[in-house]
Amino acid sequence: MMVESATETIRTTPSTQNGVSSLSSQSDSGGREGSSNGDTNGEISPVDLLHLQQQQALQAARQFLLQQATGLSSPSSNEVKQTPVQVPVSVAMMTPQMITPQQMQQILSPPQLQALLQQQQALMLQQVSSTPRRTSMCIHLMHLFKECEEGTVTPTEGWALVVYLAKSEEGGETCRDCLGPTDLFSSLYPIFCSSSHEEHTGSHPLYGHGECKWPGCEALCEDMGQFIKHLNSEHALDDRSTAQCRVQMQVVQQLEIQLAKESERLQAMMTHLHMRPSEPKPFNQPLNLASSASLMKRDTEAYPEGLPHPPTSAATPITPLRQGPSVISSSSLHSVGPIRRRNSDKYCTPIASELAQNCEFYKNADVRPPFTYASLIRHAILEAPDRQLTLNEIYNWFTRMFAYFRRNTATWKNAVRHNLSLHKCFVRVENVKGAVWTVDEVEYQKRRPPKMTGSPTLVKNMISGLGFGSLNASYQAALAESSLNLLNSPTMVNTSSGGSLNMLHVGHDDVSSTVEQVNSNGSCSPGLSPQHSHQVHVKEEPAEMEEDSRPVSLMATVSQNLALPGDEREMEEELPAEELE
DNA sequence: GACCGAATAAACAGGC
DNA sequence: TGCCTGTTTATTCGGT
Repeated sequence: MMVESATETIRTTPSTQNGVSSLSSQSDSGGREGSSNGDTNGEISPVDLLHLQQQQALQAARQFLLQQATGLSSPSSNEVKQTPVQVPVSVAMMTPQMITPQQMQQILSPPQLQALLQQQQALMLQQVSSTPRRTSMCIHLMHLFKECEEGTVTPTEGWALVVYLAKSEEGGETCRDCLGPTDLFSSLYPIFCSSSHEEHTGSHPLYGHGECKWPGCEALCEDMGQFIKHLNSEHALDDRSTAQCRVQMQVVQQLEIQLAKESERLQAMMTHLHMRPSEPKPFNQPLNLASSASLMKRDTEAYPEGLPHPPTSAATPITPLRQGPSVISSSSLHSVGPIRRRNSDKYCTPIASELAQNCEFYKNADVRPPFTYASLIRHAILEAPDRQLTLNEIYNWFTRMFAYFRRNTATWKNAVRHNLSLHKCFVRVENVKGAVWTVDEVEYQKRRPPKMTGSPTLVKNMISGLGFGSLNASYQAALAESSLNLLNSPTMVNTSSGGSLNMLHVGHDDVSSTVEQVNSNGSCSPGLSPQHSHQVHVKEEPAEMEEDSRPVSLMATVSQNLALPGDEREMEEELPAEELE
């Protein structure tokens, strides 16, 4: 980073140790026109100059921020006093080596930047106005302005030079025809600093659709250059702009207050709707904006009178995800036509518990369940008394359990058939009453995605989904509970089924799956019954039959027929075997 | 950008 | 003939 370079320069270049004063004297003694290209700096290179001045600017900024954060304000910045700007302490605590002008812009709001600039200006003004010579400075700045417009000087460099010039020009002559320092800085700062953002993004938050987005402006600007000129001329740092900025700040504050109120209301609503005394939810966590918005949208759109409550986990997502299993996107509401969606979070969804808790919801609300077809089919089959269903029974389960699947039947039925055929975890069995479909759990586990325990990315995402990087305690509890379940399970160390169940997971889905079976209601814990298998069609494994070509499919199918106590079998199915590998 | 999993669409075949 | 079931392929999309 430039700041780092600047710091390094200061540390390693003795000639720059004197800082501004030494530079000023050199600048004063040389020609003014060449300041920006450094031909008057003697042993100090322009780069050093830039770095040093940027460093100084940042020092001043940091000082300002510290003052802001600690409630102090510079004695020389009355305006800042009048309009105390809240600066994050985290920002204020940054060392100069940690923050760059670009970062400053990203971190600080426009009012904060303005306040910061005002203090800088006050300091500059104090310095510059104390001397009678300003002509050369004006020339320099105008030259710099031109260079910046022409692109020969980057905004960052430009701003550093502005700072440098303001501090170094102590011997110039007064130029009544020139702009005062404040005006100059007002004009130059947006170019040198604000445009540094544009430099990277090619856009400006105050410019869009060919017009200025400054509140109440809407001036037409053909291109960015014109807009920049307009911005500098019409929205320079003056009383009017400052006042508008304050108004905007208040607007934002009002919105934030409103958001807080609505969030609180939402929280109360969901608490009221979902927190059953007998069913404490340990997974409370702050809602993110997206989920809140989705929930609010759903609350207002998908719940006509008489409809059941929304899913419990919508209010209390069990897994910290970008989109919780029950955080239903707007597109899933009354969606018409094919809507592709990737339910990546499904893997963290305890489908059984989710369905058990929100059964009525899904039955009545036209909401697409946040599960894959495969997981739904599997659940349907496992829910069946014999753990086997005909295709038509699967259809019926879908339509019975989900209002969403009572329409577009051709689409989702095709998808069901497609999934049954595609996934080797679904085994077609010729039964006396026709063909039925069963689940090969081993294959199902196989086809599961990368495990959370082994996927730093997933873990990272989950953690990041919590907001500030702290692993949600509730989720830890869930993990702990899951682990406990696993550890307490007598089948944890028992890789039965002919040892084929070595594909155990403690992945996201498995956490849920473990809970899933524990939480399953009666219908979700079907007893085992002998399969009346006359003919088993084991699907040919695709090329991925790979080296691990144990006949697990048959084994698993057979293992399903083993008469195990229901609960234990449930546990066994969900055991994360990979942890044992 | 490659890769992968999932969803979707569609073609096709066989059976009833 | 039409529908259902089952298989397969292709495409698209989203996430990693």
